[in-house]
Amino acid sequence: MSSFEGQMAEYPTISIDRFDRENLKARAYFLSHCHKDHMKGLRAPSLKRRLECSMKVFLYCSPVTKELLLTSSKYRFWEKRVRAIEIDTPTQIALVDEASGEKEEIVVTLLPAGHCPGSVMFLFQGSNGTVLYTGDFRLAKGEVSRMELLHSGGRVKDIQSVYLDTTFCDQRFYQIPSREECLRGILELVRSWITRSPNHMVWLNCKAAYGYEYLFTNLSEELGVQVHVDKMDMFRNMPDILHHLTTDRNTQIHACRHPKAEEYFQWNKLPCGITSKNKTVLHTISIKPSTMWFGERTRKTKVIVRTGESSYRACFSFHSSYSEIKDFLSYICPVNAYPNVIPVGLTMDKVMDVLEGNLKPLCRSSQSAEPKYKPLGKLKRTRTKHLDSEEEDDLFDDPLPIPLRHKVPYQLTLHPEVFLMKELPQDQPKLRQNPGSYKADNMQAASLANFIDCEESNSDSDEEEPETSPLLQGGLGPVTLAQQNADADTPQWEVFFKRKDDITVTDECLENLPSSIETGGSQSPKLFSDSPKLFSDSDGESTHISSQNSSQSTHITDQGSQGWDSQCDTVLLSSQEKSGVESTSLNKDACGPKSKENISASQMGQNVLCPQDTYCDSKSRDEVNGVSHTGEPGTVSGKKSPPEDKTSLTSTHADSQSSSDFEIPSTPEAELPKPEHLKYLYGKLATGESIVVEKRKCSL
DNA sequence: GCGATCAGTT
DNA sequence: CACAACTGATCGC
Repeated sequence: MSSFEGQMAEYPTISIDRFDRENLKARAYFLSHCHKDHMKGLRAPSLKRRLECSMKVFLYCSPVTKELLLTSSKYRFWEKRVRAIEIDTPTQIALVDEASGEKEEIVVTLLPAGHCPGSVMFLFQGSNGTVLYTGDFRLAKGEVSRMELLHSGGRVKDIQSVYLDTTFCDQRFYQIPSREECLRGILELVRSWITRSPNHMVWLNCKAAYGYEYLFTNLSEELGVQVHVDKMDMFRNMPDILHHLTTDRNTQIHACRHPKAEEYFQWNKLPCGITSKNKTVLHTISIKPSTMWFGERTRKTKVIVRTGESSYRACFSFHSSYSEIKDFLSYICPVNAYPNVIPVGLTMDKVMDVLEGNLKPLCRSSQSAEPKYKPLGKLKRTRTKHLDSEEEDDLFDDPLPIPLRHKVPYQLTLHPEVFLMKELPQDQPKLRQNPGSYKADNMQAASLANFIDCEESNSDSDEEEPETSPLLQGGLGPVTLAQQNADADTPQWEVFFKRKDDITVTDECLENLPSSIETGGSQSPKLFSDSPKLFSDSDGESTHISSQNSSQSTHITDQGSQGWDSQCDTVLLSSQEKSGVESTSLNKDACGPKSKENISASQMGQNVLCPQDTYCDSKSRDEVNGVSHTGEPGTVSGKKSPPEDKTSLTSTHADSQSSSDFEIPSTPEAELPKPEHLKYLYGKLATGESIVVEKRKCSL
């Protein structure tokens, strides 16, 4: 749950994801996605009144978010005041104080966040430096490195502060199975059940929130069965989603809801009310998406857990795991990092401690503040590949920041930036190291991990975070910047084509901004540069919105099957740990209350599936990753690139940057489990019948 | 009556 | 386990 107050230190005149209290005075509003905890005050009378008086105040969000927002009648009054900004399209916005006429320019870029349809991160560039507000996000390892607009001149942009989704910023949540693994697990469970007969139904017990759509679309696509939902009008202009949903109850997969749904389920009734089909009773299982996490060194990747005779929990997460957050932050390498979320049970201080103790060593402020640290060279921020979970153990358990390998180089030259408001020129290309050197470490760490009994070792008790250096804390204090209007007027802006207050700008434009990091100019040749694009008009005619833009449309089939990972111990399903392999009869009563839930562990056979079927999510989410790296940084195309990476920066690192949670090189020719075998196993799982436990160790 | 807040539930 | 939302009770405008 977001606890972000709405304002960033660097740009206090804008408000993001909060619309109450101080935010009522904002000059512009930003909404990262359509979840209620990010919309506080958005429909309050006080803000509505403000809107009526301040005609220049607008709400900026992604096209999908705009669509979802305006579908709700409660927010319809925003209609004329919402401006959708295309993903990956730097856009200039004038922040005008209507009382004084004071004006400040800021450039915002929306980056896909992978949290729910339409979810974005906001990258702001202006006179107070570049800051990134992540909103809520789930990005696999390495995905951040493929976001072209976070880069300039081949290197990651110089980011002053990151306002970070810290939902799982805790050792306990070190690892969460990848989206693809989870999808695959759910898919096979659903498949095994609904193929038994037309009367076998699946109820996906999802919350009333955006974010499950990619699950629905993937199931529908793979199984050819639409998902029953209560409402789908919000997707009317998103055919990629719409086509996989239905309001016709006559389907085998249901994601409909009802306040008494759990009770219904006990009585073999789906939330939409149906209990039988053609006078034949239905056989229904429920699958409840839930976040499952694993410790740092845990090799297990269970994605489905049986919780009752007919009930399952399936791993599903909207948020990045701790290791994914680390990967993200270490790549961004900001001067400051602030938490947007204070997880329940933790305090702001505790989260800051975690950030400082574990993440800040990756950031420049702490590195530069760490006198003992001796950089090995004067390389600029370099990024090659992402460290493996296991491999990172030593890195993050060390009390002192001892950057290794690629994490070493950046600070010397960047050190001064800590004290500067404005970004420095970044005129050296980001250097990339040979990813080959990591392999050995990976293997070593991985095999080592096999000998360390540290399952769930990250539960709070066993890992006290390193003490935080006071120096580090200094770098973290809220940077309260004096109102700077000195640079507010930058005539350079005027040379660009402009409509109203907002225009789409190119990085080239940014480079002409005195306060921009590009001031020094990119040394990369510009292959092309779109003419500044007109701001897409907010009123009106809704065109089809591709779910590719929805910032969350992972599709299993997009991955092909190249990613079968050799990760061991993919435990598809298990209940309580023991329970042995016992036979469980699953003959369900035709009617009457059934103890569908919470049967004892011994009643449930522990069904373990351990093929080499951990799905490797390399190349996931191509709408995110599709950003072409051929477009020269420094140039903004503002266009979606084809899914395939073309040449250049990433091509040589394609493997190393694939987002496998384990960074184990995928083996394309690895043997896939045979469909019959899988079907047999899942069938057994679904019915609770006993199966022979087959634990296979996979060779790396 | 509406909205904000909190506690409890799913 | 958490998340995000919903429900119901309470309080204030």
